[in-house]
Order: sequence, then structure tokens, then C-alpha cells
Amino acid sequence: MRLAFSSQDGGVVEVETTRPELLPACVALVVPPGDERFTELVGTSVRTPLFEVAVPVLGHTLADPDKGTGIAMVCTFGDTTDVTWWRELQLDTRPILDWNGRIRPDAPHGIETIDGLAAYASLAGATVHTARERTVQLLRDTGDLHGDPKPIQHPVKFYEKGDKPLEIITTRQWYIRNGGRDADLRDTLVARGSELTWHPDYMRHRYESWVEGLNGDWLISRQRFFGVPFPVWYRLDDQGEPLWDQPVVPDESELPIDPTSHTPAGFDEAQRGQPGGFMGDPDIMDTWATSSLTPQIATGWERDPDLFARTFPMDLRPQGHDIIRTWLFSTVVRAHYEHGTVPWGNAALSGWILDPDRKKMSKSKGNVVTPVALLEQYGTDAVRYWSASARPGTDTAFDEGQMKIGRRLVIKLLNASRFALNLGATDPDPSLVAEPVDHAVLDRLALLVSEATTAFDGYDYARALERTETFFWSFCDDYLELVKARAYGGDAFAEAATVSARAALAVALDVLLRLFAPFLPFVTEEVWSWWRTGSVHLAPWPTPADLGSEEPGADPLVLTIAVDVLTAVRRAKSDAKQSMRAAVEHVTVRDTTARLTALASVEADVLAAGNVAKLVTESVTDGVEPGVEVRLMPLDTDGGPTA
RNA sequence: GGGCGCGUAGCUCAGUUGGCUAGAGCGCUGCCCUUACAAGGCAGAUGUCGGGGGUUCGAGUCCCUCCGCGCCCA
Repeated sequence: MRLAFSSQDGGVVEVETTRPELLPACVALVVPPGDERFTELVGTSVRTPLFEVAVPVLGHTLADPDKGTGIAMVCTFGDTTDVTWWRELQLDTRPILDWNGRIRPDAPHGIETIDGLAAYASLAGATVHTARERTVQLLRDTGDLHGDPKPIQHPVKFYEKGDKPLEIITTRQWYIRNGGRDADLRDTLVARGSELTWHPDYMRHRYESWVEGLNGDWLISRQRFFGVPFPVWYRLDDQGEPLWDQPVVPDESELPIDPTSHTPAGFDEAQRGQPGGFMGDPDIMDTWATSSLTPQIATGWERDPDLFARTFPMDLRPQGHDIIRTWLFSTVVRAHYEHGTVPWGNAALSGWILDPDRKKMSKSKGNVVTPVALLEQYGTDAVRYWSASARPGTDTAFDEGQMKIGRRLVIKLLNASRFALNLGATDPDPSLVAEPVDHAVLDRLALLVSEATTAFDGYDYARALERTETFFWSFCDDYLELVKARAYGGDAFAEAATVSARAALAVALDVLLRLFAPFLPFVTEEVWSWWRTGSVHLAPWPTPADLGSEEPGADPLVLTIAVDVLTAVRRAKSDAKQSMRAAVEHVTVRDTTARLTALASVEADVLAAGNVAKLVTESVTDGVEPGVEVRLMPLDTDGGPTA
């Protein structure tokens, strides 16, 4: 139906509506922004028919230019679009429907003329249906109804257990101001976000665009049973109705209180719910309103001043990226209000665990994997290894293969540790390290310690793990193989050389266990208990100084040339389909003088590790390619395989 | 529609302010019972770095554009 509003200049503004009974709840008219038909109208105010309330005419993109006259009536509230308009345009609130679905007895503010109040009085107490018929009649009588109402069809939401359309009722709720309706506060909270160090850095955009896009305050009250209550009571009037604008609040020293079981000062419990007495606020806080205080609760706020002073603000909030807008932001808001600071210095955002097809896990899809069976199958360390491989901020597909690799790493660590300790590598004293190759491996390890420390300082745990793991495998495959004969001891090696190997192995193991401890807490603790005291998890984080490398100078070439020659020997044996134990008649190494000099200092280890009888070196001259030539020992009388 | 991210070996992913012939693991192939480890070891093969254009002595990396995927918001 089409009805007539009157403009300031006495003209008529026609508006079509399907909810004429909500006319007394009208708070604005909206038109499509930039629509030439309404250029003159936007920014003015018009008067509603019958009730004679001045309401503004505003532009909004949700106004449909093709619907009716192109002008929409905004009421509190006819539908959810009304709610959007009301919130985004910060309109007045003029509710007329009661909980029982009838028109409220008292006219909302704004209806002040005698005719307006009389018109409202004729609707008061009526159902929506009756009010609609009466309003139409009133509009006919005043001539503000243009034409006849036309039936239309459009979707209306129904309650699933009822036979009437849903109505939107206004209620009192608790909010925390979050900048959604206050540009200055919004800017302040955006600035709080930039006080944080984000890991990864680009996650800060999620925070900023969320805060900048807010258009309403943070609704924190819920009408449920379980949760933290609001510590507030209300006086009751003579009819036992709450006087909402007369809250009774406890003294801060009385907190925490539960208004449904604590009695406010000046009242007797017998007055609860009685006329002239009091009632507790029935609402509870939303889960985010509670969890937004996580840092304060954990650091002993209002409970342990000493602990709080030492630990708040916290260093780090680790969480998923999907709840930046809820958990992270709400925590920032609370710390801003309570302490004038950010709640932590760093925010580390993890990705999701996706199913093997890279789909998000969800209960409804039924593709959720729970960890208990995995922990039993692969071991806790192996599952932790897999999860630690997920880089910060990056989603990770569920991958049992990675857990198998983790399990392999755990077993390797166990075996290599046992082996080294059985060789007598139990004294991690860097001053006993004398051989150049032993120094070289410890220097490499010192480099790893620096890398891992830097990575951890930047919350890039995955990199620390990756580098440590890579070092460890080559440590086992190459260095351990290279020195095990010397570490075992015997006539071929001087005692000091044996001591050096054992010390280097012990130092390396001592450091590696501490590097792996955050990722593989159980196996490292087990190995630590074999030969060290206390817990590896309480041991200090390793430093390059632990490796005796304050004075660098070990030639890194010693290790690389030794490994290169050893690899060539293995390749020759592998190509010849021989055992790795097969004897080698001689090895010829052609290389630069520097590398050959380095090789000389580790020759005995290379000979032993490759089971090589004789090593020949040739310094390369111009035009000669460096290389390693391996001649295996003949297997039988007619000549053995060579490579 | 806006914002952010992703696209590198069959798979999962590294690749740092542009810089040696683009890497790892898994998987694959071959060999080896070796004195820590066969639930292991050694060795080997594997690429249109999504497409196109540009900047540069030099681009997986920086810029533009297009395609595809994902998330958040509207």
C-alpha cells in the first residue's frame, strides 16, 4: 500500500510499505544514494502520516530503486534490513511491539501531538493483524492512503514451531564499546593492533580491516544458563517490575558476585523478586567476553599482584587466524580499557589442519580426525613433529606420512645417541676437541644453533626444526660414519685423537638434544636421562659458546672434502653393487691445493670410513677437472670391478 | 564486489634484502644383512617455478596483467 508523508515544504512524499501498522515505529526514510529523483529530499526531514513524527530522509545502498516509489520506510523493526539501516545510519529507536506480540500501551517518544497520541491509543494493545487493519482505516480517514492496498507476495520468516511470522523485538543488552560507532576509538584500537608484532606479519591486515569495518558495538550479553553473570541488580517498582534505569552495583571490593545468589547491600534476600525489592540481572556474558580476559586471568590480575606485575603484558598470544576478529580483537579491547596497553607483545597465528584433500575439517562434513589414535600409532613426539612442521599462518593438510617421518627421526635419535654413548662419548668438554674435522663439525653446529635461535626469536619454530633435522641427518650419515673408527679407538689412532672424537660427539649430542627438545620432548628427555642430570627441558638453550667456538678458525673445508670423498667412495661401491664394507684399493683425489691440504688432516678418518687402503692426491692444474677416482679391491682372480 | 593468502618434482613443502647448475622429505628405481639403526643404510632418476608481458648484466624472487584455488568481509 502507498501512503503519504509530508515534506518540509508542504509537499507529499509517497512511500510504499507492507507493514502500515509499524508506522508509529518509523524512524527514517531511505533512498538509493545518488538517485536523481530524490536529490532534493535527501538530508531533509519529513513527517509521518497520522503520528506526525519528524524523520530524516537518508541515502543507503540497500534501498531498492525499483521497489515501490524507490523510497523505503525504516521502522524499529520490520525486518533485518531495518536493523541494518538502524545500525549503519545510527537511527533512533522507536519500538512499539511487546513480548506478547501486541502493540505496547505507551506511545514511543516522538509521538507528541494530540492527534498522533490519539491514533496510537487506538492501536495500543492490538495484535499486529488488528493494528494493521485499524491503521489502514485511519489512513483512509485522513486521506493519507493513496490508492487501494494491493496484495503482494514476498518471503517472510516464520518460527519453526508457530504459525505467525517472526517479529523483531527490541531488548536491553550489554555492550562493550569497540569503536564500531566511534571513529576516534576505532583509530585508537587500530593503533593498538600496530603495537603488536604479528607472525606472520601480513596477518595484521586481517585485524585492521576487521576493526575498520566495524559498525556496531560489541554485544556481550546472552540469555543462557551457563556463563559469567553481570554483577548488577535492579530495583523493582510497586508492581514488581524492574527499574532498568536504577541499577544497583556492588562495590568493586565485593567482586566477583553472582547477582542471582548474592544480596545487594541495603537489601534483604527475602526482598528478591518482591515489589519494592530487587532482582539480579538475568543475563550472562558471551564466551568471548570471558575469554577476552585470558591474559589477565592467567597472570593473576587482582589475585597475585607480584605475578601480575612480572608477567603482564604477556609475550605471546598463539591462536588460529580465523578468530583474529573475535578472540584476539576482544582481548585487545579489554586490555585497552583495563590497563591502557596491549595484552601481549606478539601474536602468532597458526593455520588450520585441513583434511588430506585440503578441505577444512568440520563436524558436519564428518572429515574430522582426532589425535588419540595417531598418538598411539606413531607416538606423541612423531605427531608433534608433524604439527611443528606447519609454518606459522599456513594451513596444513593432515598427513600421516609426516608422522612416519617423525617416528623415524625419533628412532634415529635414540639409536645414534646410544651408539655415541657406547663409544664413550660421555664427556661434553669442548676443550678436549683437537682434530680439525671435529672442530669443523662443531663450528657447523654452532652455526645451526645461531640459525635455530634466530628462527625461534622470530617465532618461526618450523624453520628451527627443519634446520636442526637436516643437520642431524647429515651428522649421522657423514660425520658419525667418518669418526666412528677413531672414536672406537685402537692402534691406528692416537689416544688424543680418540678423546677428541668422543668429546666432539658428546658435545654435539648434548647440543642436539637441547635443540630437539621443544619438538621431541619425550625422546630427548629419555636420552638426556641416560647420561645427564635433571631435565633437558630445564637445561639452558644452547649457545655457540657451548661448542667452544668463541675463536672460530676451524677450516670448514675439512668436513666438506672428507664428505665429498666418502660420498664418491660410496657411489663407486653402490654402482659396483658391492657392500659398503667392500675394500678399496686406492682413491685418487684431484682437487685444489686448499682442499687437498684440508683432506690431509682428516685422511685417517676417510680411509677408515671407506675401508680404503691408499689415498693419492693430485693438485689440479689449469685445464684439469677436479674429481675423485675410486678403485675397488679385486673380488676374484680375473680382476674386480672398478669405478 | 572488497581485502588477504596460495600456485615450485607424482605428493607435501622449503627457497631469507634479486646472484653459482632451483632444493628437501615422501614416493619411485637400483644396490647393500654394515659392528647404532632392515621400522635401516647407500646411491640414482625426476621441473614449462600457473600463463603472458615488463624492469635488470641477471627474476622462482620485483612490477603489470590474466587464469585457477582458498579464507575473511560485503
